[in-house]
Amino acid sequence: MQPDSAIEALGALAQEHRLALFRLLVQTGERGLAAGAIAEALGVPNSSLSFHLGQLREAGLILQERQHRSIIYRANYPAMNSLVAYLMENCCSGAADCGAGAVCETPAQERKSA
Amino acid sequence: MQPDSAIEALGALAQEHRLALFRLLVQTGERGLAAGAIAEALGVPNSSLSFHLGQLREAGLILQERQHRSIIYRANYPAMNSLVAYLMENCCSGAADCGAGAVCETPAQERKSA
DNA sequence: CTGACATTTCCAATTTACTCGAAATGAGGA
DNA sequence: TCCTCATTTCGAGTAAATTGGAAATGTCAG
Repeated sequence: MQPDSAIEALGALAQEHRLALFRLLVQTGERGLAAGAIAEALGVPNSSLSFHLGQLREAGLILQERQHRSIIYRANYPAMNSLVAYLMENCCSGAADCGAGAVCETPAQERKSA
Repeated sequence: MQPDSAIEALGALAQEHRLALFRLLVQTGERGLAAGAIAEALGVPNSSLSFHLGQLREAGLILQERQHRSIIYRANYPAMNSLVAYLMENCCSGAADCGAGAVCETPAQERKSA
């Protein structure tokens, strides 16, 4: 991942409505949500939401697809994973106590079996 | 993690110098780096660097400690991990094909054994 | 083709972020 | 104590983000 892409992605997430929007899509999964449904869920005017959708889309964090009259948005999971990997890249210069159960261990999400 | 803290942290990372700075500290590990050493490594004037260090510190992403005449900065790994966990929280509403080896799997760092 | 709906573009006002030289603060060493 | 080094604070100038109403665009049903 390029530094510029990472900055763009982080900047896209560093905003109240966009962070809520992205997390909503992350939690929604493959099904995705239409722009109108998102606007209603977040309580944001259409024109503002469209602006924020554009920011997230340009940053590569979300994907869009037309479906009938609506446009469906989904989280771009590989992009999210790349961003996280970039932040943690070469953590602690690969010290032995870094990756495995120590400082750089990602909690990820709680697994059902955990 | 609170939404406001996440926005603050993401905003702190969404800047060329601060992203480079944070990644430098992540890679440096427990040893940490003095402000002067960071300024030299990044090629940023002292006053600018101090501003960026303040932003990252206020966001909770880095920790500082005085050591003799220098101030040593370190990455705050738990804060980084919380932020990542917040982004991925309840990914795909816990669908079976989400966590394990699918979309929400964090690559984390490449392990030495991978 | 016409009407209705979903979404985006345009625009201007307001707010917030970034930069860096110069001066101030703070901690040791002699 | 006095001086020096490391870092931060101050201040003003420049640049960029966010907002939302109104108008434009694009898609489908009848």
